[in-house]
Amino acid sequence: MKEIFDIIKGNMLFENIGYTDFSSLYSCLSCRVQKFEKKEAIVLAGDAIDFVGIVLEGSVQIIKETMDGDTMMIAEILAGEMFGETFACASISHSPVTVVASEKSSILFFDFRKIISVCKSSCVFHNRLIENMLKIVARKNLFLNQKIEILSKKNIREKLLCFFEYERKGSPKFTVAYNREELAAYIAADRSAMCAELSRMQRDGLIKYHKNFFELL
Amino acid sequence: MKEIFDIIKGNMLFENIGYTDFSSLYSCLSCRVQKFEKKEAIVLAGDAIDFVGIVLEGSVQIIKETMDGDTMMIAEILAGEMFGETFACASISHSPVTVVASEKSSILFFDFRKIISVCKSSCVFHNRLIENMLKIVARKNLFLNQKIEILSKKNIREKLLCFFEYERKGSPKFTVAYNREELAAYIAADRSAMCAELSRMQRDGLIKYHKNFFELL
DNA sequence: ACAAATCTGTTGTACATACAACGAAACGAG
DNA sequence: CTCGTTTCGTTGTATGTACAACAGATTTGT
Repeated sequence: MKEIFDIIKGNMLFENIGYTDFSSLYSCLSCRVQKFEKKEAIVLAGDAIDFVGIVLEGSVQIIKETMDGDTMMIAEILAGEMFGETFACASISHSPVTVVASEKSSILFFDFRKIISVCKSSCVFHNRLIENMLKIVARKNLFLNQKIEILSKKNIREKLLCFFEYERKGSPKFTVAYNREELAAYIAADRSAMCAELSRMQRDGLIKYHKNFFELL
Repeated sequence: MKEIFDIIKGNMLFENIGYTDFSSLYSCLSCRVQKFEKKEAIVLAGDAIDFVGIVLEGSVQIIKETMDGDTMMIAEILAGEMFGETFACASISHSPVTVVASEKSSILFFDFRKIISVCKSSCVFHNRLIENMLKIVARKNLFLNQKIEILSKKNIREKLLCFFEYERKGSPKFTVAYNREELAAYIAADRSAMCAELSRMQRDGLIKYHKNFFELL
């Protein structure tokens, strides 16, 4: 159990919850750990979902299948991260997406009802869990709003400037966690077109950059 | 108080909460009602925010001010609707946006801490309130994800088809709540370009439409 | 019924981007 | 070091879109 806690303690869901508190929580939450092989399905589109999962080892992919048969990778969940919370919180009873292990993985499942309803033994930290869950979903909300603001810009230059404005937290110098391909995907632009635009912005004296290090001028 | 309940009972926050339940809740939540004149500021960017508001009469606008001075209307909140819940849930202590009454309005304020922490008198419906709040924020999350999927499409036709796919709930025939200008703003496209594309899609036999009524072929 | 205002569809032009193809630089493994 | 792989930047072309300007249709007010 200590090993489990060491992995998930970094997750915002357990913020301000120590190991001793976690121990007492653990029993209220009807957790179970399950292992999956590479490419094995964890959730199929249409499955009932009354749980949230946290990746303990390995990683999983959230996949959406369109009506015309092809698939689209929506997100990749790494060790320590959570998935399924949005659907569970929204009372979506059947999953609209498929979840697949991208490598050999082990997943910790929580019964969602047990998370949000204060337990009979009313452990103190159950309330904190609810509060943290609310915070996680709301933060994701803010993040999505940022992305929408970026995507709504008319051209690549404005998209980049808007992205930089969120990325620099105060400072005019900052590094970006994405490589060019990932950044282009994030702002929904063509990679080469974005590279060309970055060059022009540097030429125009708007920015300076080297690899993933950027400076606003 | 009955008048207040009649306005807010449609809000998802009070789903499955009847009038008698609401009455007992009302005292736990330290509500207060405040009136605002047209154009009067309700929240200024930078203000502390430890509350959520529900519009009882009138309407308010959420406004974002960019660093270069100009403003951007993010959302319009009508009677019965809620605002501020995302920031409150995300523990954002100071508002990044300004809220202004777009007409003479009255607003019901709740202390956010009182909503999420189960009260001493442990009224039964307090838990439902928390659950509803989680549901609201998570649903907004799903909605934003839909919008992101639309905005990520490469051209107007794909944006529209993606939008229609979400709009038709099963049926190939449906009406759209937006007019052309609003729809174009939603998918971040030029109105006239979108009109032209709609024409082409009809000509190509993809859709049929008349005003706000659409049919997928 | 009329005028004014709003909403909708059309067209041509200028501009921005996607796409493909390529070369250079950076990185890693043997 | 060398080869293969990945990442990054550049260019030309084809395509899509914004913009502006306008005309027809619809709605609103009087």
